[in-house]
Amino acid sequence: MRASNGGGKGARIERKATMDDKFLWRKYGQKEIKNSKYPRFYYRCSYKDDHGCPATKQVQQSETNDDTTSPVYDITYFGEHTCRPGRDDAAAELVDGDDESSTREQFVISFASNGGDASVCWPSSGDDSQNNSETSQESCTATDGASGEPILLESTPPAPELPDLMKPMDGCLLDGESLFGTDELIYFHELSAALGLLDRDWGAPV
DNA sequence: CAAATTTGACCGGT
DNA sequence: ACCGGTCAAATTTG
Repeated sequence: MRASNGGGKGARIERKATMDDKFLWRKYGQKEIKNSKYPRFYYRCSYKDDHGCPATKQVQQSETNDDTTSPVYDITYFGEHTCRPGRDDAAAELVDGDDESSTREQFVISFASNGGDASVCWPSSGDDSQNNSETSQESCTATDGASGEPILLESTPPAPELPDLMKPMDGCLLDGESLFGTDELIYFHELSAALGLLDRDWGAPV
């Protein structure tokens, strides 16, 4: 439970074609996950050593669309950024228009096993992948009890029956079943045209 | 030279 | 006992 995530609640899961964000991260570990084809990377905010930014993130390549096509990474964000990302200072990283400015859709799913109320809503696009969680966090508050059951995420351990799922977003597999305990905020960023605009140097960095 | 990265080992939890 | 996560040290790159 207490993995020094910076809070323990607030796990944002994003599926993008690039693991690079507007923030600076320092890799502090890499481990192979059982049941996963690719290892998982552990990143921590570089400011943790300067300002105590509890923001952490895990990156793992999705085996759904592996090297065959454009590699997609599963990025799980933990904690919030207390440092000053700014829009001009740390923005020096994104000198190249990696992604964004596309038909990306943002889904926000709130879990609450306490009362059993799950709300799903997605704000309009136009925003970058900045830290705007707290803002939209209160934006969607549904207590009408759409479904008393938490959303089931696609499982893919023993899934030999998958001819071809070219769907942009079909299912995000989460090994950690008990990853979400109480209230959880899941931000789902989808990059539909990510495959089309992917022509950077991400083909073979090393 | 400094910083960031790498790999391994250790620890805690389930 | 196993798996997952983190820390530590060593190394590499800029």
